[in-house]
Amino acid sequence: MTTKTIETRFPHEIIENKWQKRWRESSLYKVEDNDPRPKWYELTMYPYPSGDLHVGHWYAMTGADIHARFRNMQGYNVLHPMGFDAFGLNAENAAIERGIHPHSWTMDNINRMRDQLASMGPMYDWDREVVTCLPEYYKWNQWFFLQFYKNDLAYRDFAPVNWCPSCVTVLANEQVIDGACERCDTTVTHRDMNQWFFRITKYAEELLDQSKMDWPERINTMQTNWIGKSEGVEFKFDITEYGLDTKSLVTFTTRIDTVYGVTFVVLAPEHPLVQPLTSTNQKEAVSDYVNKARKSSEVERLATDREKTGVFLGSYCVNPLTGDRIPILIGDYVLNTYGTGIVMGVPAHDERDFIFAKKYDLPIKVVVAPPGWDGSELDEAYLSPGTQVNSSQFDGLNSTKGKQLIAEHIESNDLGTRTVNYRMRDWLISRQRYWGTPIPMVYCDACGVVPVKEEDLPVLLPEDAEFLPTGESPLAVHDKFVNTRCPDCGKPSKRETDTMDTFVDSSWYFLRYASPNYSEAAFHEKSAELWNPVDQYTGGVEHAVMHLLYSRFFVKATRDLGLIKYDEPFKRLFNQGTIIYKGAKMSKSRGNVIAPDDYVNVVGADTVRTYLMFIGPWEQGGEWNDSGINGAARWLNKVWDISHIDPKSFKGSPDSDTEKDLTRLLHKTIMRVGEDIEKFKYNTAISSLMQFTNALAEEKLFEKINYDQWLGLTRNLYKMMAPIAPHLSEELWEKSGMESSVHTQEWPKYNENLAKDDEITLVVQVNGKVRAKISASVDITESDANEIAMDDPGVQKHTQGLEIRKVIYVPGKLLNIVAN
RNA sequence: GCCGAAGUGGCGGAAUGGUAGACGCGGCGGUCUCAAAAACCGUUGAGGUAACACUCGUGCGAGUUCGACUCUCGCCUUCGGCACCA
Repeated sequence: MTTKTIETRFPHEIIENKWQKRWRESSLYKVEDNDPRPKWYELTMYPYPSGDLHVGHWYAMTGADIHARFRNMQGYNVLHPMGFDAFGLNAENAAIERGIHPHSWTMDNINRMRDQLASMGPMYDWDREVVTCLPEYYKWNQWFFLQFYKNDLAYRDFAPVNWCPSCVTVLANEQVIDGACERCDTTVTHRDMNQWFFRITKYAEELLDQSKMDWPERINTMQTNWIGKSEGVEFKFDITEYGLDTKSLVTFTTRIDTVYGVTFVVLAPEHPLVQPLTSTNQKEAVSDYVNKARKSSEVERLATDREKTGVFLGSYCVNPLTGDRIPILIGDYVLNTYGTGIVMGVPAHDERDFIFAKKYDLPIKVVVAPPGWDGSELDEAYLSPGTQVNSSQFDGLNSTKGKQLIAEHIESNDLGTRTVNYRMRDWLISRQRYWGTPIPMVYCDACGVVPVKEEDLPVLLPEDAEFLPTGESPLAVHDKFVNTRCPDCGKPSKRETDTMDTFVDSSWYFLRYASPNYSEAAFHEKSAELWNPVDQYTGGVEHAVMHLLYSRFFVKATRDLGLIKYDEPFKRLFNQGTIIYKGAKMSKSRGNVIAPDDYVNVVGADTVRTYLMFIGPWEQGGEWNDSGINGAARWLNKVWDISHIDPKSFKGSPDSDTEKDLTRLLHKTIMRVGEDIEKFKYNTAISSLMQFTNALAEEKLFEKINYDQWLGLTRNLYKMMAPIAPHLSEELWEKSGMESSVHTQEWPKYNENLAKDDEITLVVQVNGKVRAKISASVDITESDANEIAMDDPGVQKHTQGLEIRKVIYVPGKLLNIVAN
């Protein structure tokens, strides 16, 4: 803490301990499946047990807890669980650095974090906790894997992976930031390895359908971009003259309308046809180029501002539509992993091809004419639609129409097919790491690749592995683990030694919460059906295309296995913002972490919760400010103070105006706070509660109302505060003579008539400028308003000598006199 | 380069066509105190005035409207995301 923090006047530590104990003893937050109330599943993304919880976690967890508590008070049977995303590379690295076993490192962290989370006073039912590194959980990862394998959704393939030469390990895609290792910033290279994949691309089309969920637009956009659908044509160029097995070069294009303008064809340097198509005198140049391309890093290759280079192979293909002989080149701007790895070059109508053609002096042939084109050379590629020219029988057509007719022509002459391409790749789940779920497969010399039998699950992760990074999975050198018997023939065979990506764990944990201790299956069918799908999911935006996309895939695949009936895991999604400190996101390495414990000790959990939610709109995040927390502390202090006014001070005969005013404010507050919490606008909800408190704290208010009225007002205040400040509101609820928990109370209802003002301030404008504010009855008529306004000296001053053209009246609000 | 979000007092923010700056932080002045802290009261966009009045003011420039922080168009800046995907 850098600046002075004020103290609370209520014994927060005693109150927190007292109520956390009582809630635990009375099982207040126990969630039962069997409950007549409608269900509500409120989920927040579970944390990685990295060690210490910081206020960033509190920010995410408090906001979710408030919403869950609010739904509970609205009469829902709420499931708001918590667990730990416990597998992962950090544990392994910590183990290497400190000589602690990943298991004990992780479990110690979980124990500490569970206490820190509990100090927030959340409504978690800890009996439903999920810890993904335990065999009881990861057994079902293996089970899902086997189901996917059986249904052709899991397969093994030889594929390039990201490799960090410094960490001596494979990295997940998400751990590669701008081509460099997330941990050590070393440039990532590639290796080709046998890997396991989940066939997420099978669901590409369905994943594009976002109509069954209510998610933020930007997340939807990010997913759509990630999937990257593009419709086009695979078009074949003839290479029969070289007498190879392959008779044609298949290119993919979205601009088949430009096919008459092809002046060259470019292969990716890694393409298998490069070698057979290289002529003798180009061999050296080509192999030099290929070697150079192989060595350059991913970042270098993908940099858009990079000069486009290429080499002529010395061979040609034939465009079957024109009979033109077209030079074949290789260029590293062509990606082997997208489309067919071969691109047709149309310099007149593609920016990259234009630059490439200029550089290598290739012809530029216009086939889609810009409006008013005079046949002269183009200064740059023309990308928009236009009129087909130099396109044989399609000349004169609009290119949009041309695209369609040329595609049909190509298909009917067997020169190509219309296809759809996706940028999204299948999900590579193999990791050459120790701290993850073993992939339950066995390699048998006689039977080949054989799945472990379901009844033999889990394949346990051995505790005594040597997990120093060697580039191979640590399990590979663990003889007892590796050597097994073939599930089919019983002969000695070897286990798969890679482990699963930890995103597998988080792709179905929301199903596990429904029946976390069920040992017969991944989830109890009835419980899972009761609670899922998640009604409201909250979490950071950083998971937009990984976790959120994988989970959607998992649910669709599980549905197709016949295990669940719905299509989407998370009906609604809300992204909270990030708490920053000293201008940056909190992180251990930056040394700008705020530990909630320090503040909890001084001002209490409720104050920290309130402050965090008051900083600004939850979705925006904001900067932690030490002095800002004073505002939250002062508010709760004030609530505490007014709750301790001696009941004997209240007068028996109330003042009816005061009563009316307070009743009106109460109903307005109920309305605002409820609407705001519903929409996660916690900052304005707290603001309304502060205003209400300020009205109740007005000097000598007790002389104007009686004690019953006072209790009615304050008890409603406690109920509305309960989701935000659960301990203090509970304590004051009890002190006000109420039994049971404030958290099981019904959310107060407001009466619209009682919330209405009967006196308003009529704003009088002359030509749009405020010239008078007149207090008036809410139902003042236009003519009365007009009359009063015209009598006002301030208004008269500004209308003097002018002709009144028009008067605009907004009932109960405003009168604007237009004069000139 | 493309897409998206945002730009309001000293600061966090409120108000999505009708009183700009709610609520809070910080500051200033006061009460209490031996003194301080806390608390309480007052004040706090800029200019202007003895005080009012009045003028200006929501990134910049136009526009629509009786009236614009809010809608439209064009810029600028910041932050995110994507980025040779053929």
